Amino acid sequence: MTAQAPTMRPASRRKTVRRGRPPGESPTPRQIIDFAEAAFAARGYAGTSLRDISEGARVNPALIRYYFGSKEKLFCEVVLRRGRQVTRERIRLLDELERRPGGPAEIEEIVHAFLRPVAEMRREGPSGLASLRLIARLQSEPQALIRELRRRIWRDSTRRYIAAIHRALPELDAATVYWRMIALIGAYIYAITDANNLRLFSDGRCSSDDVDELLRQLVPFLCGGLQAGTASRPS
Amino acid sequence: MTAQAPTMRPASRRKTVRRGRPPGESPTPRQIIDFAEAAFAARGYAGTSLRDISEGARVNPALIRYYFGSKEKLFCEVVLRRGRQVTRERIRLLDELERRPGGPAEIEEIVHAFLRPVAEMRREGPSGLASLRLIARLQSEPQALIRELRRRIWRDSTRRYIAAIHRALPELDAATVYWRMIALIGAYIYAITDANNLRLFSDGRCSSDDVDELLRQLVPFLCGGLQAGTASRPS
DNA sequence: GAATAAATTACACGCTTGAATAATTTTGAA
DNA sequence: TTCAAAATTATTCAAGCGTGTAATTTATTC
Repeated sequence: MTAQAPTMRPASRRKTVRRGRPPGESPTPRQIIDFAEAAFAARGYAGTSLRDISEGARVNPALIRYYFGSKEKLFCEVVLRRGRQVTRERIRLLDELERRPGGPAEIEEIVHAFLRPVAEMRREGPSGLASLRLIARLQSEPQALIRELRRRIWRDSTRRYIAAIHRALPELDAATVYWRMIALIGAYIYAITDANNLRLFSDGRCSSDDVDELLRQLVPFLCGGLQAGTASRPS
Repeated sequence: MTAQAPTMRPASRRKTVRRGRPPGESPTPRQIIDFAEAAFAARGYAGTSLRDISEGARVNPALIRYYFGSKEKLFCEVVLRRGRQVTRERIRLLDELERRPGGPAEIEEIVHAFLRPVAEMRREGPSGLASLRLIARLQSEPQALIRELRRRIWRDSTRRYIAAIHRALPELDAATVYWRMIALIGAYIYAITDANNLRLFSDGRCSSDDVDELLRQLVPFLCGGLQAGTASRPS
């Protein structure tokens, strides 16, 4: 965690920092993306300056331009990396579910597969939470730019889940499934990135930091919602 | 909508705008708040400059300071005004429901009362949508400042709804009600401020602009979620 | 070992930002 | 009628912004 001593030169008497390519492997653009993600998640696109990021990543501001070209491009990179990761996992889990022998997947299983990648991220502590907050912010970020990004990240995987849900609940008409998917997404994002509303409402008795409890609570709620008005009511 | 002619002086031949107090009633801080709300909703706190607002409200930037003191204070004013409006309406509707003779309120009625104030705002077109987006953004805005604001705005009224829901669904334990309230809030905010995810997923066949359809879809989903695991399954 | 490419820093540029101040005009009360 | 308070604009300020450029150092390749 402590990214100390990037140059590792003990007795340099120079007052100013050494220029040029440092020995050893480069601190890499990775550092920049990592810190940028946390910063964008915490303060948003407009609220984060390149100098914030460059200081946090212990790197010269011009390096960001060198690697990413501009603030916008860096933002896209950050968002894409994390979004693709979630999407990839979701698709993998759904594939697994659908290839499995023994009849079509239960609705609980589908919802669980949809939530699992984000739940795992949430488990990673503050940095995971930051990533999720970043995702949650995407709804509203820099208008035009992000719209296309969102589409590219979420469209296909979400459609596959919509189809799977519809297969599990064939009584629902298509429009209803779309609407319920929107509601489902809103509910899980809000709950998983909750700052302290749960604590506030419950007078400190509940906390959204408990990921297992979160899944235990969220899955039945969402399945109940998805199944509303249908005959199916398992267990 | 067209906030033209704030001073109403037809034949002023001066090139530069006249200083000092203009005749007639003042364009009022109201103009400023109105435009500020739309701007903050569209681009967020950090993404909106005081000059954006002052230009949009056709007012000198210094007037904002004169009336509100600072950007932060203006933001609070904007948020408080709209938040209080929703809260007040919600409480009024719940009071009405609870004073009504004929047994305790049904869960559908409670959920409907909770959603109605925001649904009515959504009906007001783009400006209503802007107000809702502002509310949706509050989850993440300028960290420290907004946290306290959120508490002041939502805490009491939400607790009353939590209590009402618990009364309607006494089989649920308290913790479950808290969790489900969080999920409910997330679902409705996301759905009602949806940019074009619904359209995207449904290939243009559904749109979240239809407020009646939104309620028709949202209420059963949310009630289904709230009732999950209980025996009650009305109609 | 010389030359080239890669990685990094320092620094400067023009612009925008939130805030502050001073000047000006109008209103309304004495 | 006079005058203080209120409402408004013009202008200025220092700080911070994203970006661009040149200099510098290291690593790699021939």
